[in-house]
Amino acid sequence: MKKSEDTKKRILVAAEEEFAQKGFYGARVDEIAECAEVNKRMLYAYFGNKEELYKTVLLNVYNSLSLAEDSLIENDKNTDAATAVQNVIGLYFDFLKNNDNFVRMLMWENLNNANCLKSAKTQNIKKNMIDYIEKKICEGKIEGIFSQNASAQRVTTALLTFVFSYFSNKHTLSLVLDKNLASQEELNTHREFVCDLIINYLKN
Amino acid sequence: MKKSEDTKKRILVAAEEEFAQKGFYGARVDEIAECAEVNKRMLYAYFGNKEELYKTVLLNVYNSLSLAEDSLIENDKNTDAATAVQNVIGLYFDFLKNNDNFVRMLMWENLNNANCLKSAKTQNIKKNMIDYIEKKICEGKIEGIFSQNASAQRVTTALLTFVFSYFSNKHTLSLVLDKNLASQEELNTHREFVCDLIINYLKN
DNA sequence: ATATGAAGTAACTAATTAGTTACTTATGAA
DNA sequence: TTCATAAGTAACTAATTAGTTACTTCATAT
Repeated sequence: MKKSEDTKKRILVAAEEEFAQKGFYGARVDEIAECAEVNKRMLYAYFGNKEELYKTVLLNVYNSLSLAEDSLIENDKNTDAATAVQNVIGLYFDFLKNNDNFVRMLMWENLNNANCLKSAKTQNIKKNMIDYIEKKICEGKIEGIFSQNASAQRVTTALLTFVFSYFSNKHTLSLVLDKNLASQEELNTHREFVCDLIINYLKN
Repeated sequence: MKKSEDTKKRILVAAEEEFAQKGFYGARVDEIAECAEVNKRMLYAYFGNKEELYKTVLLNVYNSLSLAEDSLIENDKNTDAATAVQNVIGLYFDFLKNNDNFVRMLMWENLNNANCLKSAKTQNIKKNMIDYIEKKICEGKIEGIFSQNASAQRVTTALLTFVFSYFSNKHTLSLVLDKNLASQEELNTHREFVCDLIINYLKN
């Protein structure tokens, strides 16, 4: 690997950590440079300014989920509808559990009214997954295991919010419920619960 | 009202707006002072420093939900279990829809690992509502309309996350789903969907 | 070997920010 | 009226921050 590539990568790794932890306003360019063991000058040389660096990090993080989604879509082409839906839920649980930075970056972005995502023209970023869920629900209806009334859009919204919110709210919720939501046990319970709710809804 | 009380109130109103919009790091003390039409000196005289002001705002905002919860608990003492659960869902929908600052402050707090809430010893802040839901589910089981397997903790988590996440993720989700989740129509649909899911779960 | 452009360094600037200080004005009880 | 205290002001400080500049070192193709 060229040395400059290595430097860029170190900057991106450090920046992801810093931005995920502290957000755009809280993040310090000097801190990123120090963590990356890179001179601040290089950071500006490669990424222009703080905002461009932030956008790059956000898109990278977002893209890593897209890759996982596409891989599941490819693998589950011939899986039956009910299992496929459960696998999607499982994918999000696993991904969000292992990618705290993703959860946090998306929260910052929501607080920023999705401005960076908007300006990055990523409108179609989730299209593959949405189409896939729609297709699987359609298959389930034809097989006769899903209700004809089931709405793909409802299920997609539910999937995304029910799983994401568990992770994004784990700190305040753990406090309020006096339970550690990050524990494997609680996580498994919630996963099953969400699966049951959604499959129940689909089967009516 | 004493003039100082009026000044304090103006500071709190301006601070809530500023902190909700920009978070602790992004918020500017000078901006708060200007919006409140108050000299910065007074802000420090009354609230000590930026962090103390932030905590005060957070607790105020949090407390406004508690008041709404307590009022519903009082009113629905004798309401049947199923309606009572639906009313709780409705309460959260209405409250969050009308209190964007609450949603945002809680998101900032989650990103801050709930540190302010922790230090503020608000562990019992949701106890009334949790106990109430537990009681209503218990009543439902006795009446025979709810399944004996239904878990109050599951329902409470679901209530809090399913409704909150709709609002906290509305910006990125609207983009991804290419729908305006803030519209009254989408809101009603999601409310009904959440009600159905939860009541279905309770009735098994 | 060496010339050239890319990679890297350290010290700087200009702007912004939380928090302070020394001072003035209003209020209300004796 | 007067005097003590509470409320308010404007200008300041010290620290921090994003971004820049003028310079040096390194790698490599010829």
